[in-house]
Amino acid sequence: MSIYYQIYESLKKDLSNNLYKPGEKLPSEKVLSKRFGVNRHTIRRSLQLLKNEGILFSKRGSGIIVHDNRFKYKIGKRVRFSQNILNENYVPETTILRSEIRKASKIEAKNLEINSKHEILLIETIGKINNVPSIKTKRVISNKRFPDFFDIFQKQLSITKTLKILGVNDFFRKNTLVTAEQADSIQANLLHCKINSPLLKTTYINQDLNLIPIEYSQTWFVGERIQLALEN
Amino acid sequence: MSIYYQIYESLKKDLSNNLYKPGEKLPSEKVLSKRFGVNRHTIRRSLQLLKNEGILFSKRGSGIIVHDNRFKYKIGKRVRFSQNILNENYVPETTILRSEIRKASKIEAKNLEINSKHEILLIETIGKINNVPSIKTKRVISNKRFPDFFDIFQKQLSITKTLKILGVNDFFRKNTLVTAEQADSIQANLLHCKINSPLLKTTYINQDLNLIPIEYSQTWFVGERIQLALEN
DNA sequence: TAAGATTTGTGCGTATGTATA
DNA sequence: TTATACATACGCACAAATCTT
Repeated sequence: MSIYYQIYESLKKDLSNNLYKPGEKLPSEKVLSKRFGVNRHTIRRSLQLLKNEGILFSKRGSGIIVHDNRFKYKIGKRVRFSQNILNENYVPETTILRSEIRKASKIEAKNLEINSKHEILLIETIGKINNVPSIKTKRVISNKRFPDFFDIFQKQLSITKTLKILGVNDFFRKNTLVTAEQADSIQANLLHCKINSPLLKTTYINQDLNLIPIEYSQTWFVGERIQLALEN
Repeated sequence: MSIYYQIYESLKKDLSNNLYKPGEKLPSEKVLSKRFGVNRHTIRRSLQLLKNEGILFSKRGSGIIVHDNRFKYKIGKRVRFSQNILNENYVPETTILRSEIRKASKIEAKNLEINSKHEILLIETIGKINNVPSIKTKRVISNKRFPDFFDIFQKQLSITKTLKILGVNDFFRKNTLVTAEQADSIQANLLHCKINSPLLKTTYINQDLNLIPIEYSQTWFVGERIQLALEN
Protein backbone atom coordinates (compact mmCIF):
# COMPACT_ATOMS: atom_id res chain seq x y z
CA MET A 1 0.00 0.00 0.00
CA SER A 2 1.15 3.53 -0.75
CA ILE A 3 2.79 5.57 1.98
CA TYR A 4 0.29 8.40 1.92
CA TYR A 5 -2.54 5.92 2.35
CA GLN A 6 -0.87 4.25 5.33
CA ILE A 7 -0.41 7.64 6.94
CA TYR A 8 -4.05 8.46 6.20
CA GLU A 9 -5.14 5.29 7.99
CA SER A 10 -2.83 5.99 10.88
CA LEU A 11 -4.15 9.53 11.30
CA LYS A 12 -7.73 8.37 10.96
CA LYS A 13 -7.18 5.83 13.72
CA ASP A 14 -5.69 8.52 15.96
CA LEU A 15 -8.68 10.74 15.26
CA SER A 16 -11.22 8.01 16.03
CA ASN A 17 -9.31 7.36 19.28
CA ASN A 18 -9.87 11.01 20.09
CA LEU A 19 -6.14 11.67 20.20
CA TYR A 20 -6.96 14.90 18.44
CA LYS A 21 -10.24 16.32 19.65
CA PRO A 22 -12.92 18.25 17.77
CA GLY A 23 -11.98 21.90 17.49
CA GLU A 24 -8.32 21.24 18.23
CA LYS A 25 -5.44 21.72 15.83
CA LEU A 26 -3.32 18.95 14.40
CA PRO A 27 0.46 19.30 14.42
CA SER A 28 1.59 21.33 11.42
CA GLU A 29 2.30 19.69 8.09
CA LYS A 30 6.02 20.28 8.67
CA VAL A 31 5.96 18.51 12.02
CA LEU A 32 3.86 15.66 10.69
CA SER A 33 6.10 15.17 7.67
CA LYS A 34 9.15 14.96 9.94
CA ARG A 35 7.36 12.62 12.34
CA PHE A 36 6.42 10.22 9.54
CA GLY A 37 9.72 10.77 7.71
CA VAL A 38 8.18 11.83 4.42
CA ASN A 39 7.93 14.86 2.22
CA ARG A 40 5.38 17.52 3.08
CA HIS A 41 3.45 16.77 -0.14
CA THR A 42 2.98 13.21 0.96
CA ILE A 43 1.47 14.30 4.27
CA ARG A 44 -0.74 16.75 2.39
CA ARG A 45 -2.19 13.93 0.32
CA SER A 46 -3.06 11.99 3.47
CA LEU A 47 -4.66 15.06 4.99
CA GLN A 48 -6.59 15.75 1.78
CA LEU A 49 -8.39 12.43 2.13
CA LEU A 50 -9.46 13.33 5.65
CA LYS A 51 -10.59 16.75 4.45
CA ASN A 52 -12.65 15.12 1.72
CA GLU A 53 -14.37 13.04 4.38
CA GLY A 54 -15.16 16.16 6.34
CA ILE A 55 -13.10 15.00 9.33
CA LEU A 56 -10.58 17.81 9.02
CA PHE A 57 -10.56 21.28 7.59
CA SER A 58 -7.73 23.73 7.19
CA LYS A 59 -7.23 27.43 7.65
CA ARG A 60 -4.47 29.00 5.65
CA GLY A 61 -1.89 30.53 7.93
CA SER A 62 -3.43 28.94 10.99
CA GLY A 63 -3.45 25.17 10.89
CA ILE A 64 -5.48 22.04 10.39
CA ILE A 65 -8.45 21.67 12.65
CA VAL A 66 -10.49 18.64 13.63
CA HIS A 67 -14.05 19.16 12.53
CA ASP A 68 -16.85 18.93 15.02
CA ASN A 69 -19.31 17.34 12.69
CA ARG A 70 -22.34 18.19 14.73
CA PHE A 71 -23.69 21.49 13.60
CA LYS A 72 -24.19 23.97 16.43
CA TYR A 73 -27.72 25.25 15.96
CA LYS A 74 -28.31 28.33 18.07
CA ILE A 75 -31.61 28.58 19.90
CA GLY A 76 -32.21 31.87 21.60
CA LYS A 77 -34.65 34.72 21.61
CA ARG A 78 -34.41 34.99 17.84
CA VAL A 79 -34.02 31.77 15.90
CA ARG A 80 -33.40 32.19 12.18
CA PHE A 81 -32.75 29.03 10.18
CA SER A 82 -30.85 30.43 7.20
CA GLN A 83 -28.90 32.96 9.22
CA ASN A 84 -27.91 30.32 11.75
CA ILE A 85 -26.37 28.25 9.01
CA LEU A 86 -24.81 31.07 7.00
CA ASN A 87 -23.13 32.32 10.20
CA GLU A 88 -21.19 29.07 10.39
CA ASN A 89 -20.27 29.22 6.71
CA TYR A 90 -22.57 26.44 5.62
CA VAL A 91 -25.12 26.51 2.82
CA PRO A 92 -28.79 26.45 3.87
CA GLU A 93 -31.68 25.30 1.74
CA THR A 94 -35.37 24.93 2.44
CA THR A 95 -37.75 22.71 0.52
CA ILE A 96 -41.46 22.39 1.03
CA LEU A 97 -42.81 18.96 1.80
CA ARG A 98 -46.50 19.71 1.88
CA SER A 99 -49.03 22.26 2.97
CA GLU A 100 -52.63 22.18 4.07
CA ILE A 101 -55.38 24.55 5.11
CA ARG A 102 -57.82 23.23 7.66
CA LYS A 103 -59.60 24.05 10.90
CA ALA A 104 -57.41 24.48 13.95
CA SER A 105 -57.20 21.73 16.50
CA LYS A 106 -57.87 22.65 20.13
CA ILE A 107 -54.20 22.76 21.00
CA GLU A 108 -53.31 24.77 17.92
CA ALA A 109 -56.07 27.28 18.59
CA LYS A 110 -55.00 27.64 22.18
CA ASN A 111 -51.35 28.19 21.34
CA LEU A 112 -52.08 30.62 18.53
CA GLU A 113 -54.72 32.32 20.71
CA ILE A 114 -57.31 32.09 17.98
CA ASN A 115 -60.85 30.86 17.82
CA SER A 116 -60.97 27.13 17.15
CA LYS A 117 -63.34 27.74 14.26
CA HIS A 118 -60.64 29.61 12.41
CA GLU A 119 -58.59 28.01 9.71
CA ILE A 120 -54.87 27.45 9.98
CA LEU A 121 -52.18 27.00 7.39
CA LEU A 122 -49.92 24.03 7.97
CA ILE A 123 -46.53 23.89 6.23
CA GLU A 124 -44.05 21.08 6.47
CA THR A 125 -40.52 21.80 5.29
CA ILE A 126 -37.16 20.10 5.11
CA GLY A 127 -34.10 22.12 6.02
CA LYS A 128 -30.81 21.19 4.45
CA ILE A 129 -27.32 22.06 5.60
CA ASN A 130 -24.78 21.77 2.82
CA ASN A 131 -27.34 19.78 0.90
CA VAL A 132 -27.84 17.23 3.69
CA PRO A 133 -31.44 17.10 4.94
CA SER A 134 -31.20 17.38 8.73
CA ILE A 135 -34.13 19.44 9.93
CA LYS A 136 -37.86 18.93 9.54
CA THR A 137 -40.32 21.61 10.56
CA LYS A 138 -44.07 21.58 10.89
CA ARG A 139 -45.55 25.04 11.23
CA VAL A 140 -49.06 26.12 12.09
CA ILE A 141 -50.02 29.68 11.23
CA SER A 142 -53.33 31.50 11.38
CA ASN A 143 -54.74 31.56 7.87
CA LYS A 144 -57.13 34.32 8.80
CA ARG A 145 -54.34 36.62 9.95
CA PHE A 146 -51.96 35.76 7.08
CA PRO A 147 -54.09 34.63 4.11
CA ASP A 148 -51.23 35.18 1.62
CA PHE A 149 -48.57 33.48 3.70
CA PHE A 150 -48.13 30.37 1.59
CA ASP A 151 -47.96 32.16 -1.75
CA ILE A 152 -45.18 34.37 -0.49
CA PHE A 153 -43.40 31.64 1.43
CA GLN A 154 -43.35 29.42 -1.63
CA LYS A 155 -41.27 32.03 -3.43
CA GLN A 156 -39.15 33.25 -0.52
CA LEU A 157 -38.62 29.92 1.24
CA SER A 158 -37.89 31.90 4.37
CA ILE A 159 -40.12 32.65 7.34
CA THR A 160 -38.23 35.82 8.16
CA LYS A 161 -38.55 37.22 4.64
CA THR A 162 -42.18 36.17 4.31
CA LEU A 163 -43.14 37.86 7.55
CA LYS A 164 -41.23 40.99 6.61
CA ILE A 165 -43.24 41.22 3.38
CA LEU A 166 -46.38 40.74 5.45
CA GLY A 167 -45.37 43.64 7.68
CA VAL A 168 -43.91 41.72 10.60
CA ASN A 169 -40.39 43.11 10.85
CA ASP A 170 -39.36 41.19 13.92
CA PHE A 171 -40.49 38.18 15.92
CA PHE A 172 -39.11 36.11 18.75
CA ARG A 173 -39.61 32.98 20.74
CA LYS A 174 -42.18 32.89 23.48
CA ASN A 175 -40.84 29.56 24.65
CA THR A 176 -39.07 26.45 23.44
CA LEU A 177 -39.55 22.88 24.65
CA VAL A 178 -36.90 20.29 23.84
CA THR A 179 -37.68 16.60 23.82
CA ALA A 180 -36.19 13.44 22.34
CA GLU A 181 -37.82 11.11 19.85
CA GLN A 182 -36.93 8.18 17.68
CA ALA A 183 -37.08 8.51 13.92
CA ASP A 184 -39.84 6.53 12.28
CA SER A 185 -39.46 5.14 8.78
CA ILE A 186 -40.72 8.20 6.95
CA GLN A 187 -38.65 10.61 9.01
CA ALA A 188 -35.60 8.38 8.58
CA ASN A 189 -35.93 8.57 4.84
CA LEU A 190 -36.63 12.28 4.73
CA LEU A 191 -33.84 13.15 7.13
CA HIS A 192 -31.31 10.67 5.85
CA CYS A 193 -30.80 8.88 9.11
CA LYS A 194 -31.51 5.39 10.36
CA ILE A 195 -34.78 4.20 11.81
CA ASN A 196 -34.89 4.71 15.59
CA SER A 197 -31.92 7.06 15.53
CA PRO A 198 -32.43 9.89 18.02
CA LEU A 199 -34.05 13.15 17.00
CA LEU A 200 -34.13 16.36 18.95
CA LYS A 201 -37.61 17.82 18.84
CA THR A 202 -38.40 21.42 19.69
CA THR A 203 -41.92 22.72 20.21
CA TYR A 204 -42.25 26.46 20.27
CA ILE A 205 -44.26 29.58 19.66
CA ASN A 206 -42.95 32.60 17.77
CA GLN A 207 -44.67 35.88 18.60
CA ASP A 208 -44.45 39.42 17.30
CA LEU A 209 -43.45 42.53 19.22
CA ASN A 210 -47.01 42.90 20.51
CA LEU A 211 -46.69 39.40 22.05
CA ILE A 212 -49.27 38.02 19.65
CA PRO A 213 -48.46 34.45 18.55
CA ILE A 214 -47.49 34.09 14.89
CA GLU A 215 -46.69 30.43 14.57
CA TYR A 216 -46.99 27.31 16.68
CA SER A 217 -44.40 24.91 15.38
CA GLN A 218 -42.39 21.81 15.88
CA THR A 219 -38.91 21.11 14.55
CA TRP A 220 -37.03 17.82 14.46
CA PHE A 221 -33.22 17.76 14.29
CA VAL A 222 -31.07 14.73 13.46
CA GLY A 223 -29.18 14.16 16.69
CA GLU A 224 -26.09 12.73 15.06
CA ARG A 225 -25.50 15.85 13.03
CA ILE A 226 -26.91 18.69 15.08
CA GLN A 227 -26.53 19.95 18.60
CA LEU A 228 -28.72 22.66 20.04
CA ALA A 229 -26.90 25.59 21.60
CA LEU A 230 -29.28 27.26 24.03
CA GLU A 231 -28.84 30.96 24.60
CA ASN A 232 -30.55 33.53 26.77
CA MET B 1 -8.66 32.08 -8.86
CA SER B 2 -6.10 29.30 -8.90
CA ILE B 3 -5.06 27.76 -12.20
CA TYR B 4 -6.09 24.21 -11.32
CA TYR B 5 -9.55 25.43 -10.40
CA GLN B 6 -9.97 27.33 -13.66
CA ILE B 7 -8.95 24.23 -15.59
CA TYR B 8 -11.40 22.18 -13.50
CA GLU B 9 -14.22 24.55 -14.45
CA SER B 10 -13.18 24.50 -18.09
CA LEU B 11 -13.13 20.71 -18.20
CA LYS B 12 -16.42 20.49 -16.35
CA LYS B 13 -18.01 22.78 -18.89
CA ASP B 14 -16.67 20.64 -21.73
CA LEU B 15 -18.06 17.56 -20.05
CA SER B 16 -21.49 19.07 -19.54
CA ASN B 17 -21.45 20.10 -23.20
CA ASN B 18 -20.90 16.44 -24.00
CA LEU B 19 -17.56 17.20 -25.66
CA TYR B 20 -16.33 14.05 -23.96
CA LYS B 21 -19.03 11.40 -23.84
CA PRO B 22 -19.79 8.79 -21.16
CA GLY B 23 -17.54 5.79 -21.57
CA GLU B 24 -15.02 7.67 -23.69
CA LYS B 25 -11.46 8.52 -22.74
CA LEU B 26 -10.17 12.01 -22.08
CA PRO B 27 -6.88 13.12 -23.67
CA SER B 28 -3.95 11.92 -21.58
CA GLU B 29 -2.61 14.02 -18.71
CA LYS B 30 0.44 14.79 -20.81
CA VAL B 31 -1.65 16.12 -23.68
CA LEU B 32 -3.92 18.11 -21.37
CA SER B 33 -1.00 19.67 -19.51
CA LYS B 34 0.54 20.79 -22.81
CA ARG B 35 -2.81 22.06 -24.05
CA PHE B 36 -3.33 24.18 -20.92
CA GLY B 37 0.34 25.05 -20.64
CA VAL B 38 0.77 23.80 -17.08
CA ASN B 39 2.62 21.12 -15.20
CA ARG B 40 1.17 17.64 -15.11
CA HIS B 41 0.55 17.89 -11.35
CA THR B 42 -1.64 20.91 -11.94
CA ILE B 43 -3.79 19.03 -14.42
CA ARG B 44 -3.98 16.11 -12.01
CA ARG B 45 -5.44 18.35 -9.33
CA SER B 46 -8.13 19.55 -11.71
CA LEU B 47 -8.93 15.98 -12.69
CA GLN B 48 -8.99 14.91 -9.04
CA LEU B 49 -11.88 17.28 -8.35
CA LEU B 50 -13.85 15.72 -11.19
CA LYS B 51 -13.02 12.25 -9.90
CA ASN B 52 -14.26 13.24 -6.45
CA GLU B 53 -17.54 14.27 -8.01
CA GLY B 54 -17.82 10.91 -9.72
CA ILE B 55 -17.75 12.47 -13.18
CA LEU B 56 -14.45 10.85 -14.15
CA PHE B 57 -12.54 7.77 -13.13
CA SER B 58 -9.10 6.60 -14.11
CA LYS B 59 -7.45 3.33 -14.98
CA ARG B 60 -3.74 3.13 -14.44
CA GLY B 61 -1.95 2.47 -17.69
CA SER B 62 -5.07 3.09 -19.69
CA GLY B 63 -6.49 6.56 -19.31
CA ILE B 64 -9.17 8.71 -17.78
CA ILE B 65 -12.70 7.74 -18.59
CA VAL B 66 -15.95 9.68 -18.41
CA HIS B 67 -18.26 7.95 -15.98
CA ASP B 68 -21.76 6.99 -17.01
CA ASN B 69 -23.37 7.65 -13.69
CA ARG B 70 -26.74 6.31 -14.59
CA PHE B 71 -27.34 2.89 -13.15
CA LYS B 72 -28.52 0.34 -15.70
CA TYR B 73 -31.63 -1.20 -14.17
CA LYS B 74 -32.66 -4.32 -16.02
CA ILE B 75 -36.33 -4.82 -16.74
CA GLY B 76 -37.22 -8.18 -18.22
CA LYS B 77 -39.33 -11.19 -17.51
CA ARG B 78 -37.93 -11.43 -14.00
CA VAL B 79 -37.15 -8.17 -12.23
CA ARG B 80 -35.37 -8.53 -8.90
CA PHE B 81 -34.34 -5.32 -7.17
CA SER B 82 -31.51 -6.55 -4.96
CA GLN B 83 -30.12 -8.95 -7.52
CA ASN B 84 -30.16 -6.27 -10.20
CA ILE B 85 -27.98 -4.07 -8.06
CA LEU B 86 -25.67 -6.75 -6.67
CA ASN B 87 -25.00 -7.89 -10.24
CA GLU B 88 -23.43 -4.53 -10.99
CA ASN B 89 -21.40 -4.56 -7.78
CA TYR B 90 -23.44 -1.96 -5.97
CA VAL B 91 -25.00 -2.20 -2.52
CA PRO B 92 -28.82 -2.43 -2.38
CA GLU B 93 -30.97 -1.48 0.58
CA THR B 94 -34.71 -1.38 1.08
CA THR B 95 -36.52 0.68 3.67
CA ILE B 96 -40.22 0.74 4.36
CA LEU B 97 -41.96 4.07 4.10
CA ARG B 98 -45.45 3.06 5.16
CA SER B 99 -48.02 0.33 4.86
CA GLU B 100 -51.78 0.17 4.94
CA ILE B 101 -54.56 -2.38 4.76
CA ARG B 102 -57.76 -1.26 3.10
CA LYS B 103 -60.39 -2.22 0.57
CA ALA B 104 -59.24 -2.51 -3.00
CA SER B 105 -60.02 0.22 -5.47
CA LYS B 106 -61.71 -0.76 -8.71
CA ILE B 107 -58.49 -0.63 -10.68
CA GLU B 108 -56.56 -2.55 -8.06
CA ALA B 109 -59.20 -5.26 -7.88
CA LYS B 110 -59.30 -5.57 -11.63
CA ASN B 111 -55.53 -5.85 -11.97
CA LEU B 112 -55.18 -8.30 -9.10
CA GLU B 113 -58.23 -10.23 -10.38
CA ILE B 114 -59.87 -10.15 -6.98
CA ASN B 115 -63.28 -9.15 -5.71
CA SER B 116 -63.42 -5.44 -5.00
CA LYS B 117 -64.71 -6.16 -1.51
CA HIS B 118 -61.47 -7.85 -0.64
CA GLU B 119 -58.80 -6.08 1.34
CA ILE B 120 -55.42 -5.29 -0.07
CA LEU B 121 -52.05 -4.64 1.56
CA LEU B 122 -50.29 -1.52 0.36
CA ILE B 123 -46.56 -1.14 0.96
CA GLU B 124 -44.45 1.83 0.00
CA THR B 125 -40.69 1.38 0.02
CA ILE B 126 -37.57 3.30 -0.83
CA GLY B 127 -34.81 1.48 -2.68
CA LYS B 128 -31.27 2.67 -2.20
CA ILE B 129 -28.25 2.05 -4.39
CA ASN B 130 -25.00 2.56 -2.53
CA ASN B 131 -26.98 4.36 0.13
CA VAL B 132 -28.49 6.84 -2.33
CA PRO B 133 -32.30 6.70 -2.41
CA SER B 134 -33.24 6.41 -6.07
CA ILE B 135 -36.25 4.14 -6.34
CA LYS B 136 -39.70 4.40 -4.79
CA THR B 137 -42.16 1.54 -5.05
CA LYS B 138 -45.82 1.32 -4.19
CA ARG B 139 -47.09 -2.25 -4.10
CA VAL B 140 -50.62 -3.57 -3.84
CA ILE B 141 -51.04 -7.19 -2.80
CA SER B 142 -54.09 -9.23 -1.94
CA ASN B 143 -54.34 -9.36 1.83
CA LYS B 144 -56.69 -12.30 1.64
CA ARG B 145 -54.25 -14.40 -0.34
CA PHE B 146 -51.15 -13.37 1.67
CA PRO B 147 -52.33 -12.36 5.17
CA ASP B 148 -48.82 -12.71 6.63
CA PHE B 149 -47.04 -10.83 3.85
CA PHE B 150 -46.18 -7.68 5.76
CA ASP B 151 -44.85 -9.43 8.87
CA ILE B 152 -42.45 -11.45 6.77
CA PHE B 153 -41.55 -8.62 4.43
CA GLN B 154 -40.70 -6.39 7.36
CA LYS B 155 -37.97 -8.83 8.39
CA GLN B 156 -36.80 -9.90 4.95
CA LEU B 157 -37.07 -6.55 3.17
CA SER B 158 -37.22 -8.50 -0.08
CA ILE B 159 -40.21 -9.41 -2.22
CA THR B 160 -38.46 -12.45 -3.63
CA LYS B 161 -37.57 -13.84 -0.20
CA THR B 162 -40.98 -13.06 1.25
CA LEU B 163 -42.79 -14.82 -1.56
CA LYS B 164 -40.46 -17.81 -1.30
CA ILE B 165 -41.35 -18.17 2.37
CA LEU B 166 -45.01 -17.93 1.40
CA GLY B 167 -44.56 -20.78 -1.08
CA VAL B 168 -44.20 -18.76 -4.28
CA ASN B 169 -40.86 -19.91 -5.64
CA ASP B 170 -40.97 -17.93 -8.84
CA PHE B 171 -42.85 -15.03 -10.33
CA PHE B 172 -42.57 -12.88 -13.40
CA ARG B 173 -43.88 -9.80 -15.10
CA LYS B 174 -47.18 -9.92 -16.91
CA ASN B 175 -46.52 -6.50 -18.39
CA THR B 176 -44.67 -3.27 -17.75
CA LEU B 177 -45.72 0.23 -18.68
CA VAL B 178 -43.14 3.00 -18.70
CA THR B 179 -44.13 6.64 -18.38
CA ALA B 180 -42.46 9.88 -17.38
CA GLU B 181 -43.39 12.12 -14.48
CA GLN B 182 -42.07 15.11 -12.65
CA ALA B 183 -41.02 14.80 -9.03
CA ASP B 184 -43.28 16.59 -6.58
CA SER B 185 -41.90 18.03 -3.36
CA ILE B 186 -42.33 14.88 -1.27
CA GLN B 187 -40.85 12.63 -3.91
CA ALA B 188 -37.99 15.06 -4.43
CA ASN B 189 -37.10 14.88 -0.78
CA LEU B 190 -37.49 11.14 -0.49
CA LEU B 191 -35.54 10.44 -3.66
CA HIS B 192 -32.92 13.10 -3.20
CA CYS B 193 -33.56 14.90 -6.42
CA LYS B 194 -34.86 18.32 -7.33
CA ILE B 195 -38.49 19.28 -7.68
CA ASN B 196 -39.72 18.73 -11.24
CA SER B 197 -36.73 16.60 -12.14
CA PRO B 198 -37.79 13.73 -14.39
CA LEU B 199 -38.78 10.38 -12.97
CA LEU B 200 -39.27 7.16 -14.86
CA LYS B 201 -42.42 5.46 -13.68
CA THR B 202 -43.20 1.81 -14.31
CA THR B 203 -46.60 0.27 -13.72
CA TYR B 204 -46.69 -3.50 -13.75
CA ILE B 205 -48.18 -6.75 -12.59
CA ASN B 206 -46.15 -9.65 -11.24
CA GLN B 207 -47.81 -13.03 -11.55
CA ASP B 208 -46.96 -16.55 -10.44
CA LEU B 209 -46.38 -19.60 -12.64
CA ASN B 210 -50.13 -20.21 -12.78
CA LEU B 211 -50.55 -16.73 -14.24
CA ILE B 212 -52.35 -15.50 -11.16
CA PRO B 213 -51.50 -11.90 -10.29
CA ILE B 214 -49.47 -11.43 -7.12
CA GLU B 215 -48.85 -7.73 -7.02
CA TYR B 216 -50.00 -4.64 -8.87
CA SER B 217 -47.31 -2.08 -8.42
CA GLN B 218 -45.76 1.17 -9.46
CA THR B 219 -42.11 2.11 -9.27
CA TRP B 220 -40.52 5.52 -9.70
CA PHE B 221 -36.85 5.84 -10.72
CA VAL B 222 -34.78 9.02 -10.55
CA GLY B 223 -34.05 9.72 -14.21
CA GLU B 224 -30.71 11.39 -13.59
CA ARG B 225 -29.29 8.34 -11.89
CA ILE B 226 -31.07 5.38 -13.45
CA GLN B 227 -31.74 4.16 -16.95
CA LEU B 228 -34.06 1.27 -17.67
CA ALA B 229 -32.62 -1.52 -19.79
CA LEU B 230 -35.52 -3.37 -21.35
CA GLU B 231 -35.01 -7.05 -22.10
CA ASN B 232 -37.13 -9.71 -23.73
C1' DT C 1 4.75 -14.08 -27.18
C1' DA C 2 7.83 -10.43 -25.97
C1' DA C 3 9.65 -5.91 -25.95
C1' DG C 4 8.89 -1.21 -25.92
C1' DA C 5 5.96 2.82 -25.59
C1' DT C 6 2.25 5.01 -23.27
C1' DT C 7 -0.46 6.32 -19.27
C1' DT C 8 -1.64 6.87 -14.61
C1' DG C 9 0.15 6.60 -9.59
C1' DT C 10 3.44 7.85 -6.07
C1' DG C 11 7.10 10.48 -3.93
C1' DC C 12 10.65 13.97 -3.31
C1' DG C 13 12.53 18.65 -3.96
C1' DT C 14 12.17 23.61 -4.70
C1' DA C 15 10.02 28.02 -4.93
C1' DT C 16 6.65 31.41 -4.16
C1' DG C 17 2.07 33.25 -2.64
C1' DT C 18 -1.24 34.31 1.02
C1' DA C 19 -3.29 34.32 5.46
C1' DT C 20 -2.60 34.00 10.38
C1' DA C 21 -0.23 34.18 14.83
C1' DT D 1 7.24 43.37 11.65
C1' DT D 2 8.60 38.81 11.63
C1' DA D 3 7.91 34.09 11.73
C1' DT D 4 4.83 30.34 10.93
C1' DA D 5 1.48 27.61 8.36
C1' DC D 6 -1.21 26.32 4.62
C1' DA D 7 -1.91 26.85 -0.79
C1' DT D 8 -0.31 26.65 -5.34
C1' DA D 9 2.80 25.44 -9.03
C1' DC D 10 6.74 23.54 -11.45
C1' DG D 11 10.21 19.85 -12.20
C1' DC D 12 12.32 15.24 -11.80
C1' DA D 13 12.22 10.30 -11.17
C1' DC D 14 10.46 5.93 -10.90
C1' DA D 15 6.66 2.34 -10.26
C1' DA D 16 2.71 -0.12 -11.99
C1' DA D 17 -0.68 -1.18 -15.30
C1' DT D 18 -2.00 -1.16 -19.94
C1' DC D 19 -1.59 -0.80 -24.86
C1' DT D 20 0.94 -1.30 -29.18
C1' DT D 21 4.08 -3.10 -32.23
